[in-house]
Amino acid sequence: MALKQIRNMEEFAAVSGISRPTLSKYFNDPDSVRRSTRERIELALTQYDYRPNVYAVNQNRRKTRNIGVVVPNLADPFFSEIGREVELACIAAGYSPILLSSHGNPTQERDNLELLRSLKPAGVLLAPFGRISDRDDIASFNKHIPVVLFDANIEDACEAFVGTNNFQSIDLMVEYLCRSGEPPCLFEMKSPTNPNANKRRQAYLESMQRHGFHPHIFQAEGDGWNFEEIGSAEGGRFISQNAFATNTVLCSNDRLAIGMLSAAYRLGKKVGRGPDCALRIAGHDDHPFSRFTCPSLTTIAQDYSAIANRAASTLFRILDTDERPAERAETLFNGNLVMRDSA
Amino acid sequence: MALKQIRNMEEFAAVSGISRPTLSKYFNDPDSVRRSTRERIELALTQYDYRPNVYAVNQNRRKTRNIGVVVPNLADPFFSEIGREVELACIAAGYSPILLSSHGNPTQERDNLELLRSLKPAGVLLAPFGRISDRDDIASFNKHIPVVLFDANIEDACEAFVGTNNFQSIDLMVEYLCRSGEPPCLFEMKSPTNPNANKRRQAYLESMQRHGFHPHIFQAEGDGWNFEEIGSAEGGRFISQNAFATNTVLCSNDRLAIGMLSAAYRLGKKVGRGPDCALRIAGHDDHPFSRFTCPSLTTIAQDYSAIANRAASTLFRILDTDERPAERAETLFNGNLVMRDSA
DNA sequence: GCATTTAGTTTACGCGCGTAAATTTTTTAT
DNA sequence: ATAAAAAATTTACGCGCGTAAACTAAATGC
Repeated sequence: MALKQIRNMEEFAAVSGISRPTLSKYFNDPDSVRRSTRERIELALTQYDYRPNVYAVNQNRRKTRNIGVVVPNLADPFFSEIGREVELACIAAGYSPILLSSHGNPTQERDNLELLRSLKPAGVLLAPFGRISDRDDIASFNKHIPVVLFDANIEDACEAFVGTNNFQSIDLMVEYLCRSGEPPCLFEMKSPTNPNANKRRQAYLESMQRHGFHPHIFQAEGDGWNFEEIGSAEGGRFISQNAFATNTVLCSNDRLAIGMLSAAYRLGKKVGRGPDCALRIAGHDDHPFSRFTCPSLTTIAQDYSAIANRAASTLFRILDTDERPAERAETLFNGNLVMRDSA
Repeated sequence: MALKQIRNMEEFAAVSGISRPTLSKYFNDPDSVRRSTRERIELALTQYDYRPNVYAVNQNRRKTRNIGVVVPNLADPFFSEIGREVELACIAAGYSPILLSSHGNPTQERDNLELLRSLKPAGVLLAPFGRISDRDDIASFNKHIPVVLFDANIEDACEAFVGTNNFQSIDLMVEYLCRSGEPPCLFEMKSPTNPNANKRRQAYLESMQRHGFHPHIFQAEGDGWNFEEIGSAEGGRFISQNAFATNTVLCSNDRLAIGMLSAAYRLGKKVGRGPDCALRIAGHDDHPFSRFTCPSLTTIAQDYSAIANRAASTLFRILDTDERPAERAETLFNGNLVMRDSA
């Protein structure tokens, strides 16, 4: 090992006995050279420690092999998980993912796109905040680089969108709750940062109507991403005021539900399906912690893996054909009901 | 805006009326040029959309302005938080952080270091898994690039280490628990992935001895990072077997405690300080969710921010002086007791 | 006002690699 | 075996920028 320190492709060409242009071809696509030469190269690679200089490589390529992955907040396990899946899909397809979190801050989303612009990625997978004000930034970015949206949709923006069918998933939950007890109230943020919340509200309204029940919506004050805190404070307030119209509450997402469960516990209200229970609480998203709440949380599981992989493969197809698709594709996956103990 | 598309620094020099070498100086350090020229440049920047090509810039610099940040698992909120703090510190110091997660997989840690090697970062902030087998990989990486360790220590490796003083923090908790009730048992993983767990066990043993109590250690079977699951299954097993020697359990980390709390709830054992409580449970780390467990979790808060900033500033000092420090510095911050309802 | 310092300009080269064109070698087909 | 096709080599240029050297212009001190 390391007979001599290799400084560049020229030197590696010398020691490996392969010409530099051929090496260049090999590093861009190992299968583009004859098998015998490929074996010679790979033999030399085991003997000498050489890797092409990333910066020099990317300088001379119009399209890099990088893919930008931008999520609103990696501290949220949902995005942490889905970001991971997306990364794996990129690596499997031979791309280098660059995972960026906007840390719950829409301004950072712009910064991340700015950063990506200078990194010249082949494409970008973006889970946007979905605020209307960011629309133009994203559209402008999309002019230069293909973008596939996931999780949160922005109407008519970018090449495609992949997410969960909130109408199906909410209806599934509402149907279950109505069938198994009192019809649910909806507990959500007053000013949600995420467009899915609006979809879910709409889905709740439609679903309740379909089942012949009056909808009841309870909105929590508060801003930012500390959903558990808000769910605990505001949910606790509604509980102690006996404000909920029925004994069943569907929370717009699991993190609100987690907060609300802690409030119920604090207030001595037993949550669950049993006859001694004062309240049923359900969530949405199948947050990694929802299995460990007290009681464990009945919720809707989004198909993380399917969403991530479809978003990635959609982007890859665009990159392969090297042209923007004629029409914008929207792919929605169904959610699955995860029955646990809270409802 | 965008009177003409600027393709490189040459063209920007033409339209801005500033020579290219001066522009180069400016982009490397805006304060290195006279204020009047700086203003002329920044005026031009508002009129033309130009940013130096990242790849071309980094190709010609021995040391890039990048800093690699490697954490074992971004899905763990602890690392998500501390990773964020580190990123901010890097940006504030004018560096570009590259945040990489090893996704709970030590092999990925090696891959991440490999990747970083080709990205030629000025330095690396590494929260290692701490396995002995990785020692050599990290030491080899460290030969080329300065590395500051944080969270988990590897004896005598890399330039410096910054973390929490587990002996202080565990002693603080043990002292509190002994003073306020029965002395604690320790609940931990049988084969911990993290060296801090070993420190904490040692600290527990010493602290119990100092307080004149017999230590009792209960170890959970199981591998991997699904600590809540393990805490729930194994903790539940110990509870239902009435195995714990006292009514107080100190968990080696919050995630185990969260799992154990869910098991206690499932088993109908009330947790807390009250006379009607069967069990006291305490954790360590002040996990973001520990405020929302049922009951809320008494724990030790690590000083995320202090650790992150000290680790970063330690690295910056090394980079500034441009030489490896004569001796390896270890900085330990104290933990703070966070009293909640579970103990 | 002049000399001195400081900052900017011109000119020129190199970084490590992509890539094109012309040529030579090797493989494959007949 | 020979011709045709495929792959590798040689040669050469360019990418966008860092940076050094020699020079010129501007700011500063007295």
